[in-house]
Amino acid sequence: MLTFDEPPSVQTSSPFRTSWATNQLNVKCVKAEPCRALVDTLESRGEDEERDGGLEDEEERGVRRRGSQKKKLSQGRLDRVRLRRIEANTRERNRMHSLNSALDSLRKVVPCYSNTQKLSKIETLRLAKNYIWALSEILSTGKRPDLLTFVQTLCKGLSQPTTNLVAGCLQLNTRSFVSEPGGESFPLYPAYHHHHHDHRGPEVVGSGSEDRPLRSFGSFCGSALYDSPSPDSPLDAGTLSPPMNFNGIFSLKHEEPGDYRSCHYGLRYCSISQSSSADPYDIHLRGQFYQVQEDLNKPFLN
DNA sequence: TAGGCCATCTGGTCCT
DNA sequence: AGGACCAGATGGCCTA
Repeated sequence: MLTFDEPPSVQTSSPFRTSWATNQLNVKCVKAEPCRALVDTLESRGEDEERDGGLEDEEERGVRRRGSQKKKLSQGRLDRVRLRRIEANTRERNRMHSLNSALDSLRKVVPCYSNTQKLSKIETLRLAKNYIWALSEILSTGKRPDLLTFVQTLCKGLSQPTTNLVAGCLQLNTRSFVSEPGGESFPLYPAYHHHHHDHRGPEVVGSGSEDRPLRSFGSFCGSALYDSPSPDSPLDAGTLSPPMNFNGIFSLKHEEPGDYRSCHYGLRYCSISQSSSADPYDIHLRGQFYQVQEDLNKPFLN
């Protein structure tokens, strides 16, 4: 009688392990004894109702009169309760799938997108928040930050793997700009690491960083963006809104020679032609996929 | 093996 | 009444 639901399509391309099949096994086990607690609850709640004549089965009425503390529901009511629970589960599942789809969409429009190294949900939200903050800062000041500052803003509060992924996306060698005078390098990585480990992603840039002493992110961020309120405190506290200035520069092009010479950021994005060979994680920036954004951005480009 | 992340089920609450 | 939303619980998979 119990049937498996259709596997959700959103999971089929996920680099995360697909747990649908295994979860369905659990679901099957649960469904074998569906909504027991709910049934019990309703049985208790329905006591008065049943007493008023709602009981359909005389045999069950007899059981109750014999002194059973466990109030029984009629089979029909029981079936309805179970059916409602199953339907609610399906709705909840679909709701979560749509939420995940929205998160997938968000992953594709944050500055770094990888088909193979998928950002976790929390990292996606953090990166999106930082990105909005960075763009707002550009709009507010009308100035373009250097790429380092931009990346540092994006990486605020992110885990090390995500930070390195973003740095890799933007063709930044973290060793080249996060280094001690003595030559020892540190990962581009905030103090967040001290209390949060994310072991999922491979490190794109830098190696062996786990064993190195970690500096507070702010200690090597002397930029204007980091002198300004961080993306974390004011926004999280809900006391400030990101600055908005629609007359500001919306898209900036990095003109200095270097690995990221052709890299655009803002609402135009890198098309890192040389990255594919060097990047084992199929990392790319997203601009080429979003003509609509390109069109929206045109007024700001000239 | 521990920790991170995930999907799913579940019951409570709020809203229509 | 029923649906949407939410948070807790549970268990599986993966990686260091």
